[in-house]
This record gives sequence, structure tokens and C-alpha cells, in this order.
Amino acid sequence: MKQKTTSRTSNGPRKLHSTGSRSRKMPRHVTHTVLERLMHYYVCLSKYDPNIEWISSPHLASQFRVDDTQVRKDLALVGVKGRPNTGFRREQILDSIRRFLGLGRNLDAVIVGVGRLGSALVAYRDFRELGLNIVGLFDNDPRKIGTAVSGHTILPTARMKSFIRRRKPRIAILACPVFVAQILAYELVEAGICAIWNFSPTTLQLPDGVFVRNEHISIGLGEIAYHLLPS
Amino acid sequence: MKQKTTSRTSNGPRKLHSTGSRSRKMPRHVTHTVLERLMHYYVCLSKYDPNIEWISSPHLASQFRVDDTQVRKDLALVGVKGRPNTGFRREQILDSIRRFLGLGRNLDAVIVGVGRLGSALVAYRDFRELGLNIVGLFDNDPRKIGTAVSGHTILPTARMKSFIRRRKPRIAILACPVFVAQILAYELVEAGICAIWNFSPTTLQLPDGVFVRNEHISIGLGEIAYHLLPS
DNA sequence: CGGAGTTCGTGAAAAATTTCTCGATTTTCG
DNA sequence: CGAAAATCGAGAAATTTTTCACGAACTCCG
Repeated sequence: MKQKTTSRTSNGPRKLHSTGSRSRKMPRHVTHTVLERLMHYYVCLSKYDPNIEWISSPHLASQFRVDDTQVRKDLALVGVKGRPNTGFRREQILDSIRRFLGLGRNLDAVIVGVGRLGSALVAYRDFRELGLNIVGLFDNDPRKIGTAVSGHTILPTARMKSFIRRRKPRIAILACPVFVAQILAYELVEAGICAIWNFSPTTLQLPDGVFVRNEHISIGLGEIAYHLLPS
Repeated sequence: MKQKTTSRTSNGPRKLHSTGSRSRKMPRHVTHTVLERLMHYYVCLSKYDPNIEWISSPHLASQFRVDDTQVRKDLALVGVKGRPNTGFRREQILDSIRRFLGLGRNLDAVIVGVGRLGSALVAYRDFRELGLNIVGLFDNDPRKIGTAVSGHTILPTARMKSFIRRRKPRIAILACPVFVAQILAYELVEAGICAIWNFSPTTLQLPDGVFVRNEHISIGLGEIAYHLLPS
């Protein structure tokens, strides 16, 4: 009952994280919301023309419909210092967020389920740039096993556990059909996976200490439909 | 500067919606957060065994790590009445949320960009169940044009505008490469699209009145990486 | 060099969201 | 039937998040 879970929808206990030491004056609890905002800044800024050196908080704010004060507070949180009348150094924002979130450090992952969505994720360019390293692909379909997707050979799920025990990735990306998701998730945890990024439309039940992020793709449709109402 | 935009990250002006009439005692402003929670309940409950007739708020809460009071408040918002000691009628929850969000009513959509992600979205089963109707597929790649994906023939983007003007879908799902996203988005708006569900990792800039939901897939990685820290 | 115009940084205020409390209601079961 | 257990509903309290306000810092230019 205390599994650490998050999803875009779940707003339950938003405190994440509870152990470990971090560098000076970085707070213990950072919420879901803040983490997403930081990541958003990061992804956006990383695609800017590298010639753009300075970014002001009002500018960044206008990109995301956030208040500029909010941007400054977020940046202060990760430890970026700005310069009055000029803004913040782009590189420094990126470095600080990267370090704060821990992007690019030991982010090995396996993808489980290489259907359409799974293979889209394997090939997703941003993942690599963000430091996410796909180290293995698993699927049950005999027709897929042995074939390669984006340079990775698909292995049978029967070999998943041993692979994970040997290679020790900490992240698993679940993109399998709903009816096997829970079982596979449990196997992943047994094999030592620490975090599950779940793209299958189920809400997984997993033991404490395993971090789950449910990425239900269709959640967004609610907002769109609502917005289109009375029509 | 006042384009209505939302994304999982953007927490700016969270008020959506501003016109139109809705049935009795349904409030004017419903936030992003609430909409996502409602949708989450919906997706989850719609997959339950239909034999399960009653759902209690503590039960539903435990599924999503939300407080049970929160669940009751959310359900009260959409107008579901519960029964003490028993809970809420599953069907009634689904109906109310469906009606409240406007799922299944006039949700025609085109998908623009039929790469790996695009074709995953075309085939996404939940979309259909939620009432989202894919009516057209567009891509620029000459090798794809004319071929069919999940029963839909891919048309060239050059024919996109005329198609939309004729068929009048209100939603466009963008799953194209970043460098064409902004241009295509603008064309979509010109052709009469009301809402853009953007799966390409850019933050679109569009005129007022167009609803945009940016579904940056990699946003979730920030939270996962952060959680895995100190390691 | 000095004034106009930006933007930072931060503490305080406002708004919102979430959680708590508790009486009332309904079913179950002895 | 009456007590026990579970849950709803709603107002109040606590917490979190966002926005406001403003002094200080810095750049640009005439």
C-alpha cells in the first residue's frame, strides 16, 4: 500500500524521494510538478540554437505559459544564478537541471514489448540525447524474436530476468499488452529493476520501493474532449 | 500570447474553458489536474470486469494513490451520487465522467505524421473505445503515401487542408518530426482544426483559441532519473 | 557619467489543492 | 430489531503552489 507510484494523474502523496544525500541546499522533497517543469525547460532549451547564450525568465515563461517568477524559483532550486537585465546562461541551466535530475548517469533501460509503441520508443531520438540507454529489447512473439529494431536484437521474455541480472539496467520501459503487463512488471522487479516506466494502459501494483510512472497515453484525450465541449 | 495551451508540465493559468453552457451545477473552471484525474478513473474503471457493480472511494483511491476524500470530491463534481457503506455504481461513474468530459461525441481526428509513433497511435485500441475517431492519416514520405495502416490510407500532406475542410474533424494528432511540426500545426489551424494533440517534442506557438496539448514523451524521464539518484 | 529600461531574487500575499473531521446513512449479521 | 462496520458528504483546516510586489543589479545609450 505504500508503493511509490506516480502518474500524470495521480496527485496523491506528491513527495517523492526519501533517502540519499545531495549537494548543498538542494531540498529533500521535490514534487512531481516541479520535476516535470524542470524537464520541460530542459527538453525545450536543449533544442535551442547553441548560439543563443542568454535566456531570460520572462522569455522562458512565455514558452510554457508559466509565470516568470515561477521560472526563477525553479531555476533557483536547481542552483542556477542569473544576471540582472540579461537572464540565465543557457548552458548553465542545462547543466544544473541535468545534474539535479540525474540525467545521463547510469540510465540503462530495457524495453519490454516491441510492438508499434515499443519500437517507436526504441527509436525515440530524444531518449538517447537525454542519456537514456536502451540495452535490451524483449518480446514474446516468435516472429519478432531474433529480429533487430534500431540496432537491437529482440530477445524472448524468457531470457529477460537473466539478462537483467547480468547487465543490471535499473529502468524498464513497459510497452506490452495490458494482460501481461502486471506479470512482466513483477518479473522485472524480481530481476532487480528499480523503476518502471509503464506505457501500457494499466495501473500496476508493485511492492514498495519500486518506482512506477504510468504514462497512460490516452489521459490527454480527456482534456481535449472537455475543451471541445459545448461545441 | 494568450493561446490556450496545456501540457503536463505547464502549470500556468490552469483555468481552461470559458464559454458555453453546461448542465446544472457543473462548475465553469475545471483544472488540468482534475481533468486528468477524472480521465484516469475513467480509463481504469472501463477495464474492470463488468460484473463489478459497486466501487467505493477508498478502493478507487488505493488504485491511484489519491486520498479517498479527493475521489469523492471529484465524483461529486461530475455529479455521481454514492451510497453509504457501498460506494458508487461503476456504470454511473463512467457515464457521468463520459458526459462531463464529452468523450465519444464528435471526436473525429486526423493523424499527421505516420512514423513509428504515428502508426502506434493509429492502432491504439483505447482511442477507439474512448470515442476518438481517426478519420485520416497524412504523411510526406512518398514511400508511405498510398499505403494503409490499420485500415487507413496515408494521404500526402498537400491534401491535408482540403481534406480537413471537407471532413471537418476538430482534432489533429501531431506525430511528425520536430522540424515540420510548427508549420503543419499552423496549416491545421488554418484548415479549421480546434485542438492539437502534439506528440512531437516541440512547444508549439499557435494563435488564440486553438487548444494545444503537448504530450512530450520524454518528460517522464526526469522524474525517473531523479528518483534513481543518489544511486 | 547618469537615467531609462530590464531582469533577478526573495519575502509576503493570494489562490488552489489536499487532507482532516465528523455526523449521517446504509448494509450486515447476530 | 439493534449494534457494528463501512462509506458518503461536506465544511473546516492544513498544505502547497502560484502570483504579487519591490529593492537591487546590470546593461545600454545619449
